[in-house]
Parts: sequence; C-alpha cells; structure tokens
Amino acid sequence: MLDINLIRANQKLVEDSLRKRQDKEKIKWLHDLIEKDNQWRGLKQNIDKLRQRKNDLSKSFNKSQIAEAKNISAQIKENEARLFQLKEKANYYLMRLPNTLHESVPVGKGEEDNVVIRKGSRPKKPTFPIKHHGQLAAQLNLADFERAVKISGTGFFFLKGELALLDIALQRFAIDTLLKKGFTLIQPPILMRRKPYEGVTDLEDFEKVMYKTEGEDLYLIATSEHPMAAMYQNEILEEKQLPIKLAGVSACFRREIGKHGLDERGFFRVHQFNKIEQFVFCKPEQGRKLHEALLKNAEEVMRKLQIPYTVTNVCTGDIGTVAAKKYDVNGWSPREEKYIELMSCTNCTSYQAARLGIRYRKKDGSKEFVHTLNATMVATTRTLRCIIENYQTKQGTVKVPKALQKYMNGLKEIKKTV
RNA sequence: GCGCGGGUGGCUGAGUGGUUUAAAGCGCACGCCUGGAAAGCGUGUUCCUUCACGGGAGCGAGGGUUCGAAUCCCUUCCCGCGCGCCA
Repeated sequence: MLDINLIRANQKLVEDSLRKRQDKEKIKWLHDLIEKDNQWRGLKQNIDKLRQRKNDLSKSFNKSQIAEAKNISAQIKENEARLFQLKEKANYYLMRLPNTLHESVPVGKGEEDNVVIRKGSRPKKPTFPIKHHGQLAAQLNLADFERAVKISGTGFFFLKGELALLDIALQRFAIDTLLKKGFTLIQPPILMRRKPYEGVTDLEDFEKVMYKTEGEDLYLIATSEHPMAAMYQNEILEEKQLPIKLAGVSACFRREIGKHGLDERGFFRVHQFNKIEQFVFCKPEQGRKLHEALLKNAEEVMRKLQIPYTVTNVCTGDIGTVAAKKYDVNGWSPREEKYIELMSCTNCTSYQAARLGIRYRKKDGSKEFVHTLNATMVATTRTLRCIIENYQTKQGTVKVPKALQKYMNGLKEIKKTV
C-alpha cells in the first residue's frame, strides 16, 4: 500500500511511476483518490466542528439544550455516512495502486523485455541430447508422477531416494550459506489467516493462487515470505534491531501454476515445492545495499552449483504490484537452450510495511515505516530441474554438484536405483 | 466442541456513566546536574486534522442506550485456562 502522506506530498512522483508502468486506469484512480482525500479532509473538519459544539453542550449540561444536542447528533450521523464512503473509496484505491518504481527499472511489456545485467559462466554445448528432467527422474526411479497424479492430481509428484535427498541437500546448503551471513533460521506456520495474508500479497493474486481450507479461516502459504512479512504486523521495532535478516524454510503451495504443455511435465511448474527464502526488515536508507546483498547471496548459490545463469533487471511489464525494483536470477536449461527463471529478488520499499503497519522508532522519537526485501535463496524443484539437465551424463546418470556432496553422504553420482 | 476468564499507549497496568485532558510504573529520547558516568531532577513519548492557535477521534472490531460511554446492552473476532477429542 502506498503511504497517503507520500501521495499528498509528492503526487508527481507517484504519477510519473504509474505512467512508466503505462497504466492509464490507475492514473485515473490516483486522481480520483486525491479528490476523495481532499473531500474527506474538508468533511472531516466540518464534522469535527459539530462534535466540538456537542462536547461543549455536554460539558455544561443543561436540560434546555437537549434538543440542540440531539439535532447535532443527527447531523453528525448523517455526514459520517458520507465520510465513511469517502474513506472506503480512498482506501480501495490505496490498496490497489502499485508501488512507486525505482528509476533504474526498465520499461517493457513482459518477461522478454527484462534487461540482462550480469552473466555467470558461459553455457557449454552438450555433446549428447539432454533428456527431459521429469522423464529421466522417472526412468532412474527417482520420481513418481503417475502415482502422485492418482492421489493428488496433476502438478504433484513423489520425489524418491537420492533425489529426495538432493532436495534436502539443496535446502541445507542454502541454509548454511545464509547462517554464515548472520541470517536467523525461521520455520513459519504454513497456514495463515486471511487478514494478515491480505497485508502481504497482491489482492488479485490471492484469489488465484491460494489454497483455502474448508470451514476455517486458514490458507496454505505460497511462500515463507508471507508469514515472515506478517510476523511483525502492527508492531513498532527499535532502530537498533534493524536490519532483521531471516532465512525462511517451508513448503510452498500454489493453486495456479500456469499452462503446462507436454514439455512442462515434471517438477518445474508444480503445486507444491520447498523453498529457502531470504527476508529482510530494514531502515529505508539500508534498502538499496541490502537488496544487492540478497542478490549476491542468490548468485552465490548458482555459482557454487556451477550452473550458468543470468541476472535480469525486471521491467515494468513483469515487475508486479508490490515491487519497487526486482531482479530475476535465471538458470541455464541446456535442453531448451535458454535461461529459465529460478529466483527473484525484490525490494518492496515501504509498500508491504505500510499495509502491515510495521514501523520503527527513530532516534528523535518519530516513527517511520520499515522497508522489506525478499529473495529466493533456493526453490528446490526448479533448481533440481536445472541440476538434472546440467549434470546429466551421456550414460543417463546425474552427477552431484560438488557443493552438495557433503550433504549427500559423499555421493558423487546418482544412478538408477532398484 | 463445551465451560470460565480476558483484550486499555512501545511494554506492564489502574480505571464499572461526567476534573480520564487514559492514573502509575517501566522503557526510550532530549535537557539539567557531573571531571566523566550512574543516580537524581525536568521535558517529551496513540492517531487524524490545521500554516498555526486549536480541534477531533481512540481502550480488539461493529452496532445500540444516553445530553454524555474505556465503563451499560447486543453482535462478532481474537487470546488464555480447564475439560473433551486427536496425532
């Protein structure tokens, strides 16, 4: 949510950002919001004056004035309905206007316009045809899609044996890397109530993506970012505490997983996966640097796994509502000969904090919204796909990346299990 | 699921219809004091609105009674404890 005070103080900044997003409708919303806010302020002053008169009457309580007091009460009630409407409408807009963009965000229509800002090691041409990760995993008896479909439907899978272990190895590897950098490990609740959930996510996404429970106000989380962001809801943090750096570990659940053609079968687009997530609460002036630091952490995973990758600066058409700036980290798929999105790294500035009411107390005693940042450290299934493709051998086995071997009891190569 | 007890500022916690303009304590910030610090003393520390003086709202949320509600009534959400059920 945008801060109404920012809009009042700097309408141009907000409007320029919407123009950059090429969102004409939201510009209209902004104008209407400002109008409603002005009306609200005027009406509020009138009502406050009525209240003042009423309070005076009640202080010098006198029976002869009861009629006037009642009259004023009626007027207040009448005007309050309108006041409430104005506030509702203003809030409606506020909740739906997107974050203001950082100046470095490129303009573009969609994913294809994201700008590559960095490349890892150069991909090598494979000397044999790369098998599809899902098919190979099934052949090696490391995954079972058919039985998962039988009990849970499409988009689910069993991971088996060494591949299941590899999933956990990835998580341990990511966790250990973050712990060395001073992150606190968090296992959050994986069910959340609706109200805090609305504080952390885009409202349209919510309906599309979330799994709901029946008869209870609980939703399966789409990422541990959400419970971690909401955990300090309506709290005031001390300046000394910041930055708070959290490493979330959880299963993630998503109802909508995009269209999947034949080639998408496997575990790239799935309803459930495991993820280690970086999350930071910080002071506004710390945001930029920490955002870069989170990106470096994500890149470190790719480097140590020795998977070719790119970092893209995500453009206006692909950046989403809550982000002021976003990087994607994309891993190389030798089978498709292109980079596929594995991680994203987002600076939400004060957008989430304003919705959630998370502030910190400054030295002079004033309060300000914190900034929040989030970034993938590793999303296991997507990364497993990359590993299976990049570490595939001609003989149809999968080598274990060096960085993961110690978490695999020293195993160097995964072969067919019986 | 049933029964009982609760939700008050950054925190603890008074307050059961009108000097509550939310006591008191703690914490935090600033100032005084000091050789420096601690202690002590003083000031500030919910939100909205106004250029300002000021004004208004606020005691989980939403309604109601009343000239007047943190306080009384209704609805609802949440928390704690006990019992039940269960991995």
